Amino acid sequence: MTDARLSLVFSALADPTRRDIVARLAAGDATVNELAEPYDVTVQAVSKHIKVLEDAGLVSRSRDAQRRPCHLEAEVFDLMTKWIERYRREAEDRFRRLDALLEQMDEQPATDTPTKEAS
Amino acid sequence: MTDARLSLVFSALADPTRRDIVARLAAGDATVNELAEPYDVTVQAVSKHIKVLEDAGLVSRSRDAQRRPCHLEAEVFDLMTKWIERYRREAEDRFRRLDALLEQMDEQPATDTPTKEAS
DNA sequence: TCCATGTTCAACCGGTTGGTTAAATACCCT
DNA sequence: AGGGTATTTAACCAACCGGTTGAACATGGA
Repeated sequence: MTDARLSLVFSALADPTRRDIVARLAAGDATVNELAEPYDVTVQAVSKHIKVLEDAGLVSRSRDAQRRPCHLEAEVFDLMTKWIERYRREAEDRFRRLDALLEQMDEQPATDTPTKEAS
Repeated sequence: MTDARLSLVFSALADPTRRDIVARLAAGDATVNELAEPYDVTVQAVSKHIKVLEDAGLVSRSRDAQRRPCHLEAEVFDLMTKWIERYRREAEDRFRRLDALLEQMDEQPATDTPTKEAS
């Protein structure tokens, strides 16, 4: 269930323009036009980008007359961080174990221990 | 310079199969065939996925006879974590400031402070 | 040397994506 | 009601993506 969400989030952030939009929203809410101003693409293109961010749950929007101010939803970052940290930790643990193994092999070398045994 | 790299990493992880491959590599190195086994796509498709992960710097490969064992490069996660944490922190700080502002407004209300002044 | 195994390359296909322009919608103001 | 501003929708296009099949390449073993 979270998996599809994670795909949306990662693919939303895969685009540099969208990452820049997120970066700017981190400094404060902004409207579509304000967000579009620095880029040399049409405002429609930026509107699409924002929709992608919104669908990923990274951005929410309210209404202020004609304007639709965009707001960064920071909680989503937790989802990513959790995913990342989990596998980083696993990989690091594995690295530590390998390190320990190498040390051990250094002490009592070449007992011809079978290392792999695939089903 | 890091920006293009970040795009590669995020878009690599936007695919659920590739995320699963990363998850499995976190538990230990594996060959292309081993990695391909659980999925119902061809080994060529998995080979492509691995290439994407490799281009993003998430995976490195050595050689063992015909086999090309894949190894998870955990350092790349730091790049992501740094990017994510930075903006999450900014957004949280902003949230805290807003909170403080609201409290302050509660104490001495309606001084008609101009809030916005663009350009 | 020949063959089996593991992996990649090439060409192709349908769906998605990021962009465009043009038109529609939503809201405020007079 | 009518006009101006902000934004979205629709239709289209070229490029990219994830998948396929079929052929090629790389390596170790009989």
